[in-house]
Amino acid sequence: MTRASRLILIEKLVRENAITSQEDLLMLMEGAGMKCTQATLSRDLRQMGISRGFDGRGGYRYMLPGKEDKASELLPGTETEAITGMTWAKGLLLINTPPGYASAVAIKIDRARRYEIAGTVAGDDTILLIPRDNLSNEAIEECLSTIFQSNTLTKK
Amino acid sequence: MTRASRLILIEKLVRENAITSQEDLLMLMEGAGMKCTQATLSRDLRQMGISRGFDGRGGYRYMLPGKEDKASELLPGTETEAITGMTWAKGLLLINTPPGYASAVAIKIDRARRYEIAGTVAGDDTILLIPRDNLSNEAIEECLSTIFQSNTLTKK
DNA sequence: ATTATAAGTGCAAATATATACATTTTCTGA
DNA sequence: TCAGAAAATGTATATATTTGCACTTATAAT
Repeated sequence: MTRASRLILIEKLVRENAITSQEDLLMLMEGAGMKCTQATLSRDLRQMGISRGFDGRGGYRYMLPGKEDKASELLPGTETEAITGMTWAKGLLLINTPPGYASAVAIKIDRARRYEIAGTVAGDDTILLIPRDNLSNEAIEECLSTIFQSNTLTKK
Repeated sequence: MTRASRLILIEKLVRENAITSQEDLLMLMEGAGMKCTQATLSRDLRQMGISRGFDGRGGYRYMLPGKEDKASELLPGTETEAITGMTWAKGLLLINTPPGYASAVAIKIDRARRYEIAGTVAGDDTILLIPRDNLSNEAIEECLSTIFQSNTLTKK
């Protein structure tokens, strides 16, 4: 009913849900018995410093100030899920994981003893994978998906 | 010309200017002799995780990811002092530090989230820094000096 | 209580950003 | 080198967000 309570609801909804648009948030608010127009929402969000950012996996998401990146810390599960990103550079593959997971994932790769993979070096949240010479990036990625038997190995 | 150099320019412009819209940024890019369409820019920004937020007082502003991290004040002495040497090899940069300091320095580098730096792997007294493809060694070194020049007064 | 001032809101229109699709460019494997 | 696949890009358009304006509601001082 009052403006203050609306702001509080907005904060809660943004914190607890992956909201992708103001229309989206509007629906949730209505579901909670509190409604206003999208224009008002735009003004509310500005006042609270809530803005739309990227969730680290291609999508958009509204997030509270200071929580910009925490979205990507949501998924420490099996080793497969522990791969949060991969980047090719200089013929090497950098694999990102949540903090502390790098060595667990690297061990799994090492144990596969695949010819294509010359070796790995694990830090805390990053693994450097050194492929053997003259192999395509794709071959390595295919190799990894075999090891993890999963489709969640997305590049970029 | 190349995509990589465009991304680098974008990063630089966003870091050094108060950019309020993609059209805005587009102008600056053109002024720097590098042009593309707004659509491409939208995709570039998404890939780099650069999104529009609030500058704290009314206005909008594009900002680099994690630009509100204040918790990088963990290092004894300045990070600059903690770098005792650097060597280029195979397109990679090896950074030496006093024993035990590698990870602290690497964290600082990671947090800067510079596009030019694909990632780092830290051991105990050595950091392996992997640059993105098609960048000069000089670009990387300049990048590093920027990172360590901004916050050198860490000790509190 | 009454008037003056400020704050909040909806509506419609203006801005701004993202995306589908077609095309061009770059990359890969033979 | 060449054909096929994948990535990058522009164009046009769809989607999303912001804002000017008029109106309503709250606030404060007499």
